Amino acid sequence: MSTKALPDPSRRSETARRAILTAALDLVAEVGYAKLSIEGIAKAAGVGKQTIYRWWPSKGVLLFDAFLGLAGDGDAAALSDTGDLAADLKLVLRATVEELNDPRFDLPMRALHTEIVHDPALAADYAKRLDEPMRELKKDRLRAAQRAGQLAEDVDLDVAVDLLFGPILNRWLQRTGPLTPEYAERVVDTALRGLRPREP
Amino acid sequence: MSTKALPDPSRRSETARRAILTAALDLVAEVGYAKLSIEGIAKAAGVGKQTIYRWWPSKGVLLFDAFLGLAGDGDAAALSDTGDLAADLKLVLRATVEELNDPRFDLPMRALHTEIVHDPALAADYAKRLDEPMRELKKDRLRAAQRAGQLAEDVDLDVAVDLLFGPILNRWLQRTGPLTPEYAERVVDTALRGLRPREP
Amino acid sequence: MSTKALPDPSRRSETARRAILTAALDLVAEVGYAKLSIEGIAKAAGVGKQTIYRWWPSKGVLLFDAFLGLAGDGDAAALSDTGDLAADLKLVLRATVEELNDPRFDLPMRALHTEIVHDPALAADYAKRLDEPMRELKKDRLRAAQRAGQLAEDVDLDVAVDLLFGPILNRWLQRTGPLTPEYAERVVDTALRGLRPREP
Amino acid sequence: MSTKALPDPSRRSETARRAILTAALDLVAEVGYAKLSIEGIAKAAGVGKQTIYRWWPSKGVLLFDAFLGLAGDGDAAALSDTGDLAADLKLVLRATVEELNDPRFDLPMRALHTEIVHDPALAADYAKRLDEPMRELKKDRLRAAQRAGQLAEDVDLDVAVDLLFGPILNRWLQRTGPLTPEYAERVVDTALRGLRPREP
DNA sequence: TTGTAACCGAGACGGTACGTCTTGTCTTAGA
DNA sequence: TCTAAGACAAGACGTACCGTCTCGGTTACAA
Repeated sequence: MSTKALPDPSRRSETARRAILTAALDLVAEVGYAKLSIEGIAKAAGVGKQTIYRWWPSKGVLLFDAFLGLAGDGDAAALSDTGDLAADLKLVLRATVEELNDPRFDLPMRALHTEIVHDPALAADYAKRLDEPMRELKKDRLRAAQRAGQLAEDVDLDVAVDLLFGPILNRWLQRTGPLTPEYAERVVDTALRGLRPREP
Repeated sequence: MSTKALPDPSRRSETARRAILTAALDLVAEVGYAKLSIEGIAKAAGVGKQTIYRWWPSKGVLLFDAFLGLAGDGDAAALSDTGDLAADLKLVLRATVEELNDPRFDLPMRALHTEIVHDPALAADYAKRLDEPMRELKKDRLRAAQRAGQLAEDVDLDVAVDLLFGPILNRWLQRTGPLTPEYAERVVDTALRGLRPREP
Repeated sequence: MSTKALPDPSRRSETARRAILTAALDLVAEVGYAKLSIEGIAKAAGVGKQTIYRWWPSKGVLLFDAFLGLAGDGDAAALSDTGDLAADLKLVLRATVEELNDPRFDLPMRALHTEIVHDPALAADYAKRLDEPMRELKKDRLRAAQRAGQLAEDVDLDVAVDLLFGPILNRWLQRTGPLTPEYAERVVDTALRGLRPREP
Repeated sequence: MSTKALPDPSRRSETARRAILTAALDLVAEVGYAKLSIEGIAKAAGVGKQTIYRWWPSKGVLLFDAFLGLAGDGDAAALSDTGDLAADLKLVLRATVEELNDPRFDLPMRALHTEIVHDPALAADYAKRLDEPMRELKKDRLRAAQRAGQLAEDVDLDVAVDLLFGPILNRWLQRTGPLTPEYAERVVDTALRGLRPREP
């Protein structure tokens, strides 16, 4: 009973789609999120504005799609498992820190997170399509550690993942301190050992 | 050598200042951050636009000031110290969760965090005027716990604070899961105990 | 030397042609000329836009064709000749006035005249296919009057026609005054008698 | 009780006003009425679009104002009265013909007439502010002719003016024939003498 | 007591971008 | 092959705000 005529995806121009996503990423990295405009993306992509409005409901969703294309390339890999949990976690957290410090990722990811903060629907989409798959990979590694006796049996794996990655993401987004590999290692060590003193 | 004539703070209209801050908070809660405009704030406050531009360099800083007034009322208190570290931490984390779930705080705080994500200068200001004072209070409580033998001596207190509050803030900002008091308690328990199994 | 492949008229769909012309007239009467769009005509006629662009070079020409179909139905008749020139002229001018006051003709004719004002090619087409045939009919009646001694021998018949019809058309287009049958009669009387006083 | 806040004319920028009117006339002469855009006028005038929308309700009214400025310069003069009505009328009609053939006037006047044809409110404004004052001047000359016995006492002066100027305006707008000084003279002669034969 | 210098409200200004609409061209499916 | 349908690049539409500027009106300190 919808009165809005939806566009026919089978007629969609793949050329235009790609040009738009590429232009969006280029522009957000170049001028920053605040100055990113649909008008600018259309011009940079050599595309009519309507072609953007036809296929994306908002700048946030467009950016998300663009970001998916960026991240989707080499992300499917499982976390490395050398048998040494601490080392493996430090490896992945250091890699995360490096990625977040790379301007190529930093600006578009900040833009995406901004949109997520204000758009619950986008947040849900993000959680389902990006966060959850990667969270599963992390939990897989933690499960293996549990089997190997390197992780407590009764730990809530979601809380564990949050404990390891939350501090890094937070420090990145809010710049409450320098985001260094050393910080990442300290987080891993502290999270694994816990805050309480060792029993004597 | 400045050519810009700075305004004279002694002549500032306190009425206008308050009207602007109040209008800013009201509006951001009403129409959301994306649709918040200086023009709208000026109109709602019954104030000329120039009066806003004269005293605040950006929408973010204005919002930050407004937020300071909101938060500053009852925040100076130290964290409670009953001698039971876990209980005290759960108390403060549950209170934080409640605050973040209160729409009165949720929307303006999201707005502020958005600005922080994109404006390093504002982030520094935020870190200095809001984050650090509160972080010191938290570290005070942790230091007391160290003295009482409830916290390992060699724990980096900043990392400890991040481990406890990072997951909550993250889940709030990115909505990667429900933000409940139970989650807060699980974070405290897990952080205190650590992820590794107990030694036999 | 045209590089543009012309469509083959023998394959033209008569149904589509008629639907387009009808829709054009309906729409111009309904929404006015300014808001008349090719898009709208195509939609109203149940026709693809390309079908319009294939057969008509511009909105003006399309409108002209549509108008030709409207006017062509009952227009071939000669002007009545009762022997009384003044009465016959008043009859035809009153009929013209009535037609111009009929909304069914008023709006599309205004639209057509607008296009003519700005498009010399269309004006030439109009002059040749509509104005001249009708002007000939009028001049025929005037020639008969000359033979009957009711019109001066040396009057330029084109000027005579302009003198009779120009004021009516003008008042219609520019709305410089009410367009009534009485006005038409006064024009006829004045034109016939002339502005100069009668010789004593 | 109007809810629309009207702009304050006392604060209006005369510079901007003049730049807009000049740009409008320049552009309409350059690209024609159909391709005349508010956007283009704003750009050519070095003015924000809102400055145009603030002060003019439509393109037609803007054009009319621009045209008023053009025509208003040297138009207040009465028609010459040498005592020879025919000669005086031929003079003014030849001048009119020349003006209409001057591209400097032709294009903007066509644009204005187009708008008048479709906008009754604008037509009324035009009639009152341009047509009527000039019509009065013409009627003044005709009244003088009546007093001098060169014009019939019982002629309707409005009809007389229409008889003289209607054919010229018509031929100009619709290009039904060449608009020459000779044609103007023939119109004057025919209108004065009338179409009927002289009594013997 | 009166300048006079600043803030105040208001809002016009030159601009940018919005999201929608129309144009004329090009592409695809189906009869 | 021609049709309808409609996606496409282009760009004007009228609106909302941007940040700057100027206008009078009103304090409040200084002469």
